[in-house]
Amino acid sequence: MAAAFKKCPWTPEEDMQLVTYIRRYGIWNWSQMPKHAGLSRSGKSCRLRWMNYLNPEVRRGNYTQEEDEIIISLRHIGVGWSAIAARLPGRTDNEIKNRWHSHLKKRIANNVVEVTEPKIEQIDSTTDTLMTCEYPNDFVAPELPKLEEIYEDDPIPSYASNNIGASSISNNNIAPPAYVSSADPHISFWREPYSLEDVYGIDQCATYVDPEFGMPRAEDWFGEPFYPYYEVLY
DNA sequence: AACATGCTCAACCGCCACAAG
DNA sequence: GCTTGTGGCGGTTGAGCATGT
Repeated sequence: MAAAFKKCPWTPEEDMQLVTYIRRYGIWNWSQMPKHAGLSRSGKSCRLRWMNYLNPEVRRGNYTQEEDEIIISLRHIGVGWSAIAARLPGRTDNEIKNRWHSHLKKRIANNVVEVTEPKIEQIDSTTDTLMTCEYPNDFVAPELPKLEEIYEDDPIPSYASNNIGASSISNNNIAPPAYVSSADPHISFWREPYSLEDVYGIDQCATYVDPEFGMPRAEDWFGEPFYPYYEVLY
């Protein structure tokens, strides 16, 4: 029998749990994360909530005229929402989609805005210069760095083979280690299902509580600055 | 004031691509 | 090559709010 997940607006408490978990552990497996974070939500729901709302990188509202023009021009030639979002830092595909349906589509229908052919900037790898070109004929989307490159001097990629259910570890996923080393008290956390109660119940953690955030700061817990993937990638 | 209508946007759903076993 | 699990994408829905009548 499939697990019954909540299907309703997220509460501040749920947001807090998700943010706290991601802040401490990063993103390693969306489908497993809610279970470990103590959330009665599907992985998809958690992913969507983070990507579209909780991620500190997300900018909300206050669209500039330039952003609107980019959306209109790219949409005009059939570029997907996610591709448009990649062109607009801080904007999500969902938000752009909403922007389109609620504002821009009507403005175009009423001839309020003029649809222009998009100009795309890219680096010419042969000359290492910034070029402007037409979309989509000669546009090549820049590739994100691979996780192995980001964590070149970091042990995280070796965690990829684990036994806690993260069977699909792709480019942007970070898996926790399967083993627990007594020499490394930090990673013993991976073994336990995560919940706020568990965290508050740990005596040594009590001294680490961030008075502003209300939870232990990851850098305190790990003893060094903590950089979640989204701060490393972008 | 009460109701109808329109608008916004968070959230869900279904489908697809991809990787691993 | 098939199955399964996961993440991502685009379409759609519906609650809450704003505005109009």
